[in-house]
Amino acid sequence: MTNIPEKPSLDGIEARWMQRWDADGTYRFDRNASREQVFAIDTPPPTVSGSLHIGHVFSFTHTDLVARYQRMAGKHVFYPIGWDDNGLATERRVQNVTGVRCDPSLPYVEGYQPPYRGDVPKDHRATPIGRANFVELCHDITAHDEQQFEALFRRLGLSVDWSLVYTTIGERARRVSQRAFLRNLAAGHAYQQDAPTLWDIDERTAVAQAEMEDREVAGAYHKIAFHRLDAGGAPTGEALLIDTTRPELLPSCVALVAHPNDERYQPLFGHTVRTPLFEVDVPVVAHHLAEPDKGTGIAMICTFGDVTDVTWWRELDLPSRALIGFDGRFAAETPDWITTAAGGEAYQQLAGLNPKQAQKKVVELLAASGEMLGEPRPITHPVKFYERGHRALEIVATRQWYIRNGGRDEALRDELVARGNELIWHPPYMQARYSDWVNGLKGDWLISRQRFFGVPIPVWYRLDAEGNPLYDDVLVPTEADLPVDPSTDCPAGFTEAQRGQPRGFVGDPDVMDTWATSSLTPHIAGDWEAPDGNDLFQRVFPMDMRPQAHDIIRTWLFATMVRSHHEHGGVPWRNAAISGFILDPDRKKLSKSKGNATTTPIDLLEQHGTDAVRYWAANGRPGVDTIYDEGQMKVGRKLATKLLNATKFVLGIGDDPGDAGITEPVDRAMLARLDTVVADATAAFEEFDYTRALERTEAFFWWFCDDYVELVKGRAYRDTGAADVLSARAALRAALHVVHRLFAPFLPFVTDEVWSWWQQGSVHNQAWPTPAGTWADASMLDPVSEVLAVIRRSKTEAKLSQKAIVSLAAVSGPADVLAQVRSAEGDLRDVGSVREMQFTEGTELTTSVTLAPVDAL
RNA sequence: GGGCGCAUAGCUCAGUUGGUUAGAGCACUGCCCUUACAAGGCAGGUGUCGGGGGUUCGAGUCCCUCUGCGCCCA
Repeated sequence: MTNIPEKPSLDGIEARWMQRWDADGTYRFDRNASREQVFAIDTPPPTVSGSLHIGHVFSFTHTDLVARYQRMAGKHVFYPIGWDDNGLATERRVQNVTGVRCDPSLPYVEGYQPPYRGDVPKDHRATPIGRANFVELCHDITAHDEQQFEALFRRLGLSVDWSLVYTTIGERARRVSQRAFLRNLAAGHAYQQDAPTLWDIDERTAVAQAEMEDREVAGAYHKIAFHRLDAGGAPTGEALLIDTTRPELLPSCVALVAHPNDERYQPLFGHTVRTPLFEVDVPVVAHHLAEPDKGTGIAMICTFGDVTDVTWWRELDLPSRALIGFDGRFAAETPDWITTAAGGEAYQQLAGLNPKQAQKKVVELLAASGEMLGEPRPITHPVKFYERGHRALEIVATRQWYIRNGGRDEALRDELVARGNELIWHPPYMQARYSDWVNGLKGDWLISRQRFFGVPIPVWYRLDAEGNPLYDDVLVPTEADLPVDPSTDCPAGFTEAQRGQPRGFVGDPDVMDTWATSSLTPHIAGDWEAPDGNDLFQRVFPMDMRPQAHDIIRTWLFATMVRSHHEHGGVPWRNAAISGFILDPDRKKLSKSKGNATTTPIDLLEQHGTDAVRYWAANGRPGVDTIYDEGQMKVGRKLATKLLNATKFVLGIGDDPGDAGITEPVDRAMLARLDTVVADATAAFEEFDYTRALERTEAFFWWFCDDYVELVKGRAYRDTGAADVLSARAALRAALHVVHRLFAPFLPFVTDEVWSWWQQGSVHNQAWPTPAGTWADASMLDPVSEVLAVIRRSKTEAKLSQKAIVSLAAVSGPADVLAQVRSAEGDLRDVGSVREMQFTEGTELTTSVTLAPVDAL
């Protein structure tokens, strides 16, 4: 024993050990390790524009538990971390904090300073700045946020190798993302297409299916009269009534649709009707997606009111009459399909309006013309929103880039579903989330975004003699030139002077979807196709573990599977470890917006101590939502304190017995029990069931303190130098040596603290314990504990101190059990202050205790 | 509307391929300042295993059904 504090304490141990681990490189990855020796973790990069919450503490602890186990079990753990800083979330934060907005038409201003750094006044109108300045500000703000994140994760004790930090906008991320895109393009996995696209009119960007969500919103059915026509195309004077929630799309109407089996409308199929107000003749068609019991059973198809319109438009081969532009407003010019004077006049009243204004206007006009029946009937219905958006998505026809994901190709879809079988899912049922999502895809993955702070799509287009882009003539950089910015870099064979000129070129103005970058985290972290030729990637890919929450299986996990499938023809990892959510005591998901997540992570760690918080987190099994429970943190705190005190006690009994033989049956039985704990904990960890590993270890440890230590402390204290004394001392230390290591993944701070009192190096670099296998049988411990419990109970019931003298303890039981109890007789007499023990054979174990008179001391 | 999960002590949860009398911690109560720890120790009570039905010698566990809750997707 070396330097045991007089009064051990948990205060301040985080700061001490954080610093020590950093200085000693305790968690440094060995780049020379071969693939078989490596355990590689593809850690989720948190969005730095958000804030860290208790859910991060929870799930990142889970990953760290596995990382620490694997490291002790002999693996070289590749445990990098990244910051997800690109994308719209960051742009918004920067806009909010600095009071600027990006206007790509403005030039770069050297040394630009934004009007504000926080505290932007409410009435401030955003200052337009150029793209390069805007991107610069984004970098600036995120760099600051990233420091805060790192500080918290260090405080949480994550055994991350902090020299491996990456960002999703950094040079490497841009290079890797662009390289992967170019390879997708060359292989035909990426393509561009002019097609109806989900469009957020506020952010003016396209949105992918995975980023879309349904929200129940208020709307209203409007009953509108279309005009029936006779064979000659003249109005018959009869009305055909339809119900619609979007009357403003009437000028974009291309057909009416009813179910093919709907007898009411069968006679109309193939005939033509005339739209009200705009007087456009449209066909009546049949499609099975029309719902006979919805409204009047016949609906108008517009380009494009919702995704069903897109399906109808595509499958029924209808014309495109889209009018809502990128700005979310109706086109200024009267479209050519509106040919009558009255129709044109009606349309001009909509020109330039947004959908809400247009709806009001159309309703007015319909009411005035008598072509709307009755009042609008309010309903609530699900409407598609961008998950970060505030207004319903429109569907706009635009040219966008896509990556094939099986949404339009059954064979690819089946391959991707099958890839799910190559992953080991923890827990297994989470695979269903993946399969269901892949099977439900409606289209390919739209990856281009009309935004600024992201990885540029690395292509240019040749311009024709009139200066129009030839989108089929894509100019690509060589991989060696990556990363490129097509808005400032030139394609090979051109000069900057030719930008935007006839027969010159133009850069693609778009950036990639943030998932198009973060789907490559194994490649970014592993330095895929490193320019300096290093082979790190070969040593870490495919990775061993992808930890993440279940809500992003459809995005992050799936997108990464897609990229790996295209690029490598395999899965990116072996295990997917899915963590649950944190719920408040009312079982509501903990979130800031609900106001039930008031405690910040750093408060928690300071209040309870990191080890205590980790203890709580470790009680959340993979995939299982867990109640936020400070009570559990208090239990964890108690455990850490107990470990300090028990260690101090054991190491303080006499001198280190060295290699003394562990000869006493009860000592050997204790170590046999510990062997089974080691075996169970190891098996549990191998299955990512850290909770079970903790439970087993913890149960042993409390038993060890309460019963075993109490049993043998009298013997261990004796200063005779006899074999039985040395046996106890050696067994106590042997157990401690194992227990410290078993707890190390869970309580990294206190375990390194106690380890340092008597051992060299960090406990976190020690070998995970293995069962010795030589201690025979633990079965004697149960009867011994039972006899001890009876002795204690009799004193408690007599309201006496545990020091009270027992004049006689009479034990009865089967011969073999009696023999087991007898083998610990001396220890039982010590701990129970038992003057005399008697043993008689009987059918089952019973103990009767006679207490000595209180004054018999 | 579809999929997945959950329901066991007042609370949070274990309970393995069906097998004695269903467990732990917290909380609560009582006792004990005992040569590590009073932020401690010792001991104690607590159950229609959500309801109903079925399979079985035997069901918390398997099947069906209903109810409630949560998440994901339409």
